Amino acid sequence: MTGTEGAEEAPDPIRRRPGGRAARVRAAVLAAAMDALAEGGIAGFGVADVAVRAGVNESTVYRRWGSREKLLLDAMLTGSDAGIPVPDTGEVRTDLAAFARALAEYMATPLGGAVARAATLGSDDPVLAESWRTFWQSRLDQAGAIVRRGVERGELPPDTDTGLALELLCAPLQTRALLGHRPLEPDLPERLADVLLDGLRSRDRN
Amino acid sequence: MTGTEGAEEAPDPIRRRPGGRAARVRAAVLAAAMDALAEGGIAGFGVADVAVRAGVNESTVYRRWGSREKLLLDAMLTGSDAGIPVPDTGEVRTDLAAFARALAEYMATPLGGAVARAATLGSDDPVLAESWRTFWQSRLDQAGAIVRRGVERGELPPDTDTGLALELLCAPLQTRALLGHRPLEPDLPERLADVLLDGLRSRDRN
DNA sequence: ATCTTAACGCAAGTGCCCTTGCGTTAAATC
DNA sequence: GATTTAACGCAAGGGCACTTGCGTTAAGAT
Repeated sequence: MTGTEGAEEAPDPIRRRPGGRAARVRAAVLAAAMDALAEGGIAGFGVADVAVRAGVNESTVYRRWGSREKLLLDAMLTGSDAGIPVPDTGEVRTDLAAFARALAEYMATPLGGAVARAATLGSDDPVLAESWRTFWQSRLDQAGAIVRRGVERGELPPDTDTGLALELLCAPLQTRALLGHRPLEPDLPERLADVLLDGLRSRDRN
Repeated sequence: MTGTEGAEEAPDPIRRRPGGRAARVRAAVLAAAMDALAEGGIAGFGVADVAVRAGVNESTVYRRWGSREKLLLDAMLTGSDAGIPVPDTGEVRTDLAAFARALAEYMATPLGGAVARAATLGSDDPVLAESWRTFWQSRLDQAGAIVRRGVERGELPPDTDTGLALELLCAPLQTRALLGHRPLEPDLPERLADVLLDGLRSRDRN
């Protein structure tokens, strides 16, 4: 139902036009989307508004992206690549605490909150969910360097689960931002790093 | 702008009618909302649909609850009070693992996922956010018995932060369900309990 | 320079969330 | 039983996400 006159599904079914106006429109819309997110977060994020900001018709946005959620995803993938800096202080504890602190500050911004909220919305559609999975995996791999360096230095056992460790560190910060759980105390990042490394039972410090 | 002829803001400004039809309508709508959530989760949750299920006009729902999110909140507060059973096995580790397992299973159901998603939506409005805060606090207090019993038995230090401990246990499960992060492995609850108690460094078991 | 057509602008329309005015029902009071 | 009025049903409408058909623009190939 896709091919019309033979085997033409592998390389390029139809002639695309990646240069000129198309690229200009795409860049303008994504930039406008990031601006709108940075201003009002996800609450006031509307396709019509983004289209006006980009100087583009609303139908164009829907034809290229398909839905509000897909536009959100693409904007995140394109404009939020910088992400959170991964510290390298030479010690696992300080690295984890610094990363957690940076994450907490980022989640407090309209843009940071929008990332998490957009991801929750995208978990309905299986295709979007898969894209978000790779998005999170990419970020997890970056921050995973903290744990991997800790293992190399002998600070952590060799069989340490990198993903699980970072999940335990980041998940509380994300849920607080998402659910409005409770305010993010300034010392929370350090306390999370402490419990993560030593567990609840050994409370020698503090 | 609320009072019309004096000081009548403290006890009861106007004569309410808690009996009869009003209570019947309220119960019918909330029950219909829970049914709709259990079937399709938050995705297909519509006010018009709930109104039809309850045999009530749509405008009635909006006059009593105000918005889709407020209706969601009230339905959760009323119908999801049962919550997750808090185990009492006599040991902290097994209690934490069992509770985490029950939470993971609940979050996998349409209703469980709807609770978390409804809470993320409600974090925009300050009034709703406060209601959700008390909702989570109530659940946290219930589960906090696990940690408190552990402290009493001497399994945990006296200065253990109950809230932080449960947050570290539950947050990863919630983010996985909310963000579609990655599938919930069956052994995840136990591993979370292990790391939470002993930390990443002491990996004697496993 | 000319042709082909992907991509865009315009306009009309659907569905859902939400609001509002008006008449009606029925709960609470007398 | 008669009266008052809170709460409901009905109907019309605005706003936003999303779709679609049609004519126009301009990128890429000849």
